[in-house]
Amino acid sequence: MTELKYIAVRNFLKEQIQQGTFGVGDFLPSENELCRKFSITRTTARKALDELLKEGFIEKKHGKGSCVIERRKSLGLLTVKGFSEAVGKNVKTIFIQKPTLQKLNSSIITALKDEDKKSDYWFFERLRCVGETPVMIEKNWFSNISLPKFKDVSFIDNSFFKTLSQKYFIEIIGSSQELRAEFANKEVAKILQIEIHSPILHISVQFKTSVSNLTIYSELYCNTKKFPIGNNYYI
Amino acid sequence: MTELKYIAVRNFLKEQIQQGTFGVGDFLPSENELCRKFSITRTTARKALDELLKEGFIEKKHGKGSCVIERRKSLGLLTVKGFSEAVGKNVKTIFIQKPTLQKLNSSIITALKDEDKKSDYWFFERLRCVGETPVMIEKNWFSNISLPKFKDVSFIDNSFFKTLSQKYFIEIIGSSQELRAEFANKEVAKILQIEIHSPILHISVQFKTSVSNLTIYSELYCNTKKFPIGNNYYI
DNA sequence: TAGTGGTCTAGACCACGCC
DNA sequence: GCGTGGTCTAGACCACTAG
Repeated sequence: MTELKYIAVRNFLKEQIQQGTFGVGDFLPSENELCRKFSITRTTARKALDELLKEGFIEKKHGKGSCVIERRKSLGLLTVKGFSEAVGKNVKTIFIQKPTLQKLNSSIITALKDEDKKSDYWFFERLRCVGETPVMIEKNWFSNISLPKFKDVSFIDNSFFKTLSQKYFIEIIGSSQELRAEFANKEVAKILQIEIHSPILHISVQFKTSVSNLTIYSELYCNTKKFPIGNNYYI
Repeated sequence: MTELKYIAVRNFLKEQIQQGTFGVGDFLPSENELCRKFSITRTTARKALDELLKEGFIEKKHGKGSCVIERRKSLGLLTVKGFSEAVGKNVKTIFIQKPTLQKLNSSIITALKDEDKKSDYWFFERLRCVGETPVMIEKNWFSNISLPKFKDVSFIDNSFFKTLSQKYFIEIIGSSQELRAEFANKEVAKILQIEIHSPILHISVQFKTSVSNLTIYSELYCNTKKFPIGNNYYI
């Protein structure tokens, strides 16, 4: 099977953009130029450009051309992907508590499912920093289902979810969240290096996974002063 | 100026869907049927259907047809449909400022698009209460595109977005948000009936719409103490 | 005025789903 | 086999931007 024409043109242009041949603000070749260059009709050229439009690489300007724009990020922190992909590359992750099996301290997790109250729990806690600035404390719990050697695995790209996916073939298929603005308590303030009673964003998340009896609970405490939590969503 | 053909077909189908003539799971008329019915070519029929696809009303099934689907309601953090459906039925909405045309106070909206800096703006501000408790201040801006009689329309079910959809055929197709935990300032504290310097959740939202030059900007100030902001997401 | 993108026509062939 | 949507051609006219 040979590649569709509009896909080929789209990929060609996308590569050029990603390699910097066309930078932000530059105009791509016009539809008619693409027609000549690739021996296609305008319908096909337009379809290729429409793909780039839909994917957020360009915007079209009537009478001028197709302009490369700053690409929006995909699903942000608050949807499914986790922290590593959300904030960018300059992220440091420090384990405050490496993964251990614990008896559950049920006062911490408020919305615990009944069937999850019985067993032991994996727990780990991390501090996320942007540059040298601590921005988020992340506490995670999940029940003791079979994750062979979980204690000893190192996280792929510091991402728990990526590790679940690639090592255990477990996918996140949904989440539900509650968000609160709160005063930082003593412990949180100390770790985030902010004053006690500073406003912090507290996010409680339940992640639903492709394994039916595995729910992951996370409690996040964010200092949003320098780094607000972001989120993008497109249908 | 007469209406574009694909817009006319799109609106016709959208009305049928909103009125329930085509319910979830039903198939719309095929592309060839639309061609005959409206005396158009398949390109135009497809463009109309592609609009409905982009706006989340249908999905296309190769070899079968265009199927009406449950329109995705949750756009990232908050629901697209606005507050009314988000918190439940016991919601009261009070206009602090009815829709008016204003010169823009650009200090309020941080991430304003360049082309949006020129014109006048529609602005309105509302207070959302659960029972008798004020929980959210909602400020909205959008550029002065043609929304006939907007000043005088009453919102359908108190929902700005539902009104946009059903009266003007404008759909929300995406959003990008920033969340911050902040201290309540004097004005916000007074309206929300909380103490000054209480922690509040400040959400800045840009809504992308199906009208290319219409972006809606919202600034939300939430007292999350009794009513945390919630969100569900499923793939 | 020349070039650009936006809309639209009238065809064609193909791959998929279903009977 | 037939109808469906997916891709593609070869044109046309229009509205917008700019020199």
